[in-house]
Amino acid sequence: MEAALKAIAEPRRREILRLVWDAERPAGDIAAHFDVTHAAISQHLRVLKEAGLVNERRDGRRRLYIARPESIAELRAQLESYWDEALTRLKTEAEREERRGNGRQS
Amino acid sequence: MEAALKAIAEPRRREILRLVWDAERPAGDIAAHFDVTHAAISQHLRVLKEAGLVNERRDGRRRLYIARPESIAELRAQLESYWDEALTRLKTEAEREERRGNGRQS
DNA sequence: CGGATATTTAAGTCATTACTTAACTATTTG
DNA sequence: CAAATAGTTAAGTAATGACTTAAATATCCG
Repeated sequence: MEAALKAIAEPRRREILRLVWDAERPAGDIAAHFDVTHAAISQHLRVLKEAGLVNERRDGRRRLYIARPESIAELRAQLESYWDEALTRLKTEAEREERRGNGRQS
Repeated sequence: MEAALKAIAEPRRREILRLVWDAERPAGDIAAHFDVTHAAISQHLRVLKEAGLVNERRDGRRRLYIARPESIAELRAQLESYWDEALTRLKTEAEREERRGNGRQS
C-alpha cells in the first residue's frame, strides 16, 4: 500500500487519477488539464503506473492511460483494514506488555 | 485532507498513530517502540498533531498523545467521497467539454 | 526519406523530508 | 537550589520529489 498511498497523497496525482477514472485518455489530453509541462505529467503518470493505480496502453504514437479499479479497491481495502486493525493490534500489544510485567511506563 | 493524507503516507507515522489509537501515551513510551531517536519521534508527533490526527496534553514533564477520532473519521470520509466523486466529477467535465464543442481531443 | 506529432527520458534545480547530534526548556525531587 | 527526567527545538545532512528545459524515441504521413 506504501507506493499507492504516497502516490495519491500528491494532489496533482489525485486529479490525474480522477481524469482517467473510467475512460482511457492520452497523456497529452491529461496534460492539457494542468498548467505544468507535459514532462511533469508524464512523470506523475509513471508514479501512478508504478504504484499500480493506472494502466498504460500504446496506440500508435499515443499512450493511453486508465485507472486500474482492482488496485484502487485494494488500497481502499487496506486503508479500511488499517482503521480497524489499529484497535485490535493495540490490544494484543497491551497484553504482551502486561505479560512481561507491565513494562515501559517510562 | 492534504496534510492528514501526507501524514499517514509515512509508514512510521501510521505505526505511531496505531499506538495512540485508543489510549494516551507519553512521547517516550511511543519512542521506545522504534529504533530511532526520541527527537525523530517528536518530529513525527508534531506532523501528526499539525495534521490534526493526534492531540497533545501536558502532564507534568510528560507529554501525552492520543488519536483524534473525529479528524480520522473526517479523513476517512474525504477519501470515501474522493472514490465516489471521481466518477461524477468526470461526468460533469465531459458534459462541459461537449458543450464547448467536443474540445481537447489532442 | 523527412518533417510533424506524441510522449518519454535525461539532467539539473530548488524545496521538502526523515533523520542525527547537540543544545535548550520545563518539571520534579533530593 | 541542583541534578535528574521528559521532551522539544535547532542545525545540519543525505535522500527524495516536483518541476524545468533540452534531447531522445517512436510513429505517422506527405
